[in-house]
Amino acid sequence: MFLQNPTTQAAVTTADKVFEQLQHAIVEGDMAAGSKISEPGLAKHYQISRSTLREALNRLEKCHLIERKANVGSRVVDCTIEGLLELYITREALEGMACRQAALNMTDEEIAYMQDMLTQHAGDKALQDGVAYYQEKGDLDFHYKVILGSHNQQLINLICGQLYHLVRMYRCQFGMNSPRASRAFDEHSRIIQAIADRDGELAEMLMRRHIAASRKNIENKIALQEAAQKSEEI
Amino acid sequence: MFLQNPTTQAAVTTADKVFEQLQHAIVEGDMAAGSKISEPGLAKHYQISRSTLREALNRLEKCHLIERKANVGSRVVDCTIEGLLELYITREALEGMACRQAALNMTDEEIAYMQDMLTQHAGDKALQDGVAYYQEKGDLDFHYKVILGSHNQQLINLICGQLYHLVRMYRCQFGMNSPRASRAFDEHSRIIQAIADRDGELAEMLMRRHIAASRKNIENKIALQEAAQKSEEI
DNA sequence: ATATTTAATATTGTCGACAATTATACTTAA
DNA sequence: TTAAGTATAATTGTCGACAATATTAAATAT
Repeated sequence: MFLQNPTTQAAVTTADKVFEQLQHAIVEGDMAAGSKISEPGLAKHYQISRSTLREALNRLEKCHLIERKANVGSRVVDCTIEGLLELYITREALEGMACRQAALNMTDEEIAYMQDMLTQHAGDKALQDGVAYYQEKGDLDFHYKVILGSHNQQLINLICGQLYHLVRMYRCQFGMNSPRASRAFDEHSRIIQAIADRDGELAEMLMRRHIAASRKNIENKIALQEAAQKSEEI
Repeated sequence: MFLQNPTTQAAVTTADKVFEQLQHAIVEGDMAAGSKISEPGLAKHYQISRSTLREALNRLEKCHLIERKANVGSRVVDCTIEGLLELYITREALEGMACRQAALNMTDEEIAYMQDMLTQHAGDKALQDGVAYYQEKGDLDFHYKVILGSHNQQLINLICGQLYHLVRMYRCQFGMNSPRASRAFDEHSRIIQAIADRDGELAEMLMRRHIAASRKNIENKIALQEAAQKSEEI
């Protein structure tokens, strides 16, 4: 399965291709979070010159997957709990507003399509009790559709082009692939209803609560993990 | 006067210096919005190689001041009314949340400092009726302090590192240097009060209204400009 | 004369090498 | 033995040249 970012173009240049490969490697943890990046090493590994590698690194920096310091080098961002909380607070602000704008700006066709999508997900959910599908793909599909529905290019670029790479990274690294299946489904359902009613205020509020709930759920999971880890040490 | 972005580091590399120069040139309209960028031309103009110019261009792209298409080249972003509205809606979401977080996270010292700053601005305002100072510097200082006060690195990077370059660009290009002096001052005052009271909800609401009012003010000005332009044509 | 194809030109993408800076290892002194 | 300083090695920043792609101009056909 391949969760395609809806804002990414087809890669034409080799720097683009290497960028995508590195992106996956970082998001999925094949390149350890916080680890240093060796330009000569990576260039050799991908059989490209340092120039094109640096071009790819620049794009990774744009979506905040690596950090660069002048005359020192690049590091993969590290996943801290504080960083995760900051990320979700930012999502709450941006996606909340995107949802409000979606309620104002989505076409009737787009809304109908989203409702169909949700119905289909409901079917999937009933059929396969291995709910994994809905969480991963369904959840992201839903959020992407809402964001695109805002028809606000600024919001779309910020959320899809930058924030969501980090979101996926955290999901992978912290093993948060299957959260709150049925709850999330109901929440999605209510959000779509608010959008269909063209109630921007309610849509924003519901989206913010949805993301806040997701954040709290993850906080709990991490707290449990840490507790387990601690008892193991003893 | 030189409105320094509080997140920018001292430029050490030549690419950094060229980046800053280009940044100013774009923001202040010395490089026309929407105009094409010639890599060979600019490199020659700044007496640097194309490699380091491209490094600088990458940073400009990071703060959304230019746009690149593969195998085609870069253009300075153009300032459209739609773009301006999108920008302010995004600001409303991000700075609103930043203000809420500032109410939760600012230290008492930081709050006291902001209150002092506002008092001083009040003095300036009374003294020099050329209110230009307060609008430009005072307004940005205030917003920067609130954003930094959120203590949320994600929000700080997004707003100061990316959004505000565009904000300043629009202000310059549309000649919006002196908006709503006294009104803005009162609004700032109330926002600081809410932060001092640690009332995150109110602080967010007030900041959102403050930015929305600013947006509407600009919309009006543009509408007037267009009307004047139209009557001139006839 | 207009539209389409083809050739020429200019621009961007990629490469390898050198210069400047930083990190490492070693030597020397306290 | 530890600390500071120095010399070496490695890494990043910058450069100019070549290859691939896109844009423009000319030529041909309709």
